[in-house]
Amino acid sequence: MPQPPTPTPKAADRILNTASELFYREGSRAVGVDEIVARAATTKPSLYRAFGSKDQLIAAYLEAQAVQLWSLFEGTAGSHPNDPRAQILAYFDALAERMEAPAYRGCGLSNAAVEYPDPKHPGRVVAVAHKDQMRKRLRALTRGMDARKPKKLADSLMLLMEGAFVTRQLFDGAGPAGAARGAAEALIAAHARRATGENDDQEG
Amino acid sequence: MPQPPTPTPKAADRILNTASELFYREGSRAVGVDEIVARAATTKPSLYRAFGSKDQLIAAYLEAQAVQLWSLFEGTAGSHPNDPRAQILAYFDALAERMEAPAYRGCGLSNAAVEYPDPKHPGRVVAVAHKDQMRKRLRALTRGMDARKPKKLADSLMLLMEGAFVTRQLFDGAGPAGAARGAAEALIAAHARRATGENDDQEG
DNA sequence: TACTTGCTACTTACCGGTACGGATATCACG
DNA sequence: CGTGATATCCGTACCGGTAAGTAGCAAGTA
Repeated sequence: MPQPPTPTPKAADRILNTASELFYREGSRAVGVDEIVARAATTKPSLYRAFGSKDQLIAAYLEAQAVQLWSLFEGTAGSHPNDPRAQILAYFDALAERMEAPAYRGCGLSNAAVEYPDPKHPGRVVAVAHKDQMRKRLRALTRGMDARKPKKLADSLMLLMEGAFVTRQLFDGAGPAGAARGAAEALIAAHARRATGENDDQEG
Repeated sequence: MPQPPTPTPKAADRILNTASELFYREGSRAVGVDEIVARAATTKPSLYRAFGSKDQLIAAYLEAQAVQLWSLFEGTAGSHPNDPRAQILAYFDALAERMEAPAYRGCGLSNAAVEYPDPKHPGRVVAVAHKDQMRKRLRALTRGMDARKPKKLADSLMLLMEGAFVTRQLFDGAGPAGAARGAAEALIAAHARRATGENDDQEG
């Protein structure tokens, strides 16, 4: 098994894996590079050679989180071709399943955005880019349904998702996050059959 | 709030005010005690005499945030006596108004919970206590309406709130948070007139 | 005097980041 | 085939800066 473009040594992978676990569990701000390299059974120079800085390591971790989340989304969507409503609900189900894990601590990207308000922070850049992409994706899906206000519906669904991410770390057990899927269904239904009395969507 | 046990001098107030502003803006983990006392024009011993530790100062800041948020809630509710639906929507409106502030960075309590996953952290204790209270309060309100599944409705509304808190720091402008009030209306309507086909509420 | 409130100066520990030196693998070439 | 130069990783030891927290003293007040 050759690796022509990227040699991908071993230490760098161990660092990223270890850092990802620690960052997600304790928050990237709370873990130091010393702990990372210690648990990865390596040393700091390896970390800085491979990632340049701690901030860039955080960005790499978040990038991995994004592709992982994205493949989950596309995977669930693939099970329901040409059925945007089912695709969205399947994603809610997939998220709900993930949230059952005892160590679940929300969305690493949202958490990072909370941890780093500075718009120039590499980690935040990755996080907002992904959230923006997700918003667009949801809009595309709601446009594919018979929703009267697709943008508003997409944003509402996004609120439910993010709300579930946060509340899942605030309450023991499922908490309010358990209501996400049902609320999503209700909102989709409300937008599909008859809106609450407003006119069509046209706002940005 | 009298202060027989704690005299509450001047420096302590300056410290709490300065710390609150910095904690909210940059995240409590990002600001050090040195910066706080410097901006408050005082020194560290005053901070530690008044609050004991940085963590307890964080807790004090969050406690203040909680009472502030709570008075906002009760204030808006007072404008619509005996009308739970209007009370809830008025609170959504009040939150939306707050979110227009350019420096708005979500709910300090939710943010703190994200920053400190350790359940024993004083700040987190305050945060989860407040969120739990809020959940109960919402349930009381939805029970006062003709909602078919008051608990689910309350949890759904909480998801919208928390989602708005987070997304407001993820997107420029209003972002998805702008859809919160409309979604709340739709959910209340869905629960009031006819549910989506499910039976009554009875789950915890 | 007794007490509260503030300040100067310090300690300990850890933070992110780096200079430098050692090991191994690859490859050109005699 | 053997030898040496080069490039690639990786580790030891260390840096300056800053984190939270404290000892001890000066000054105002009753």
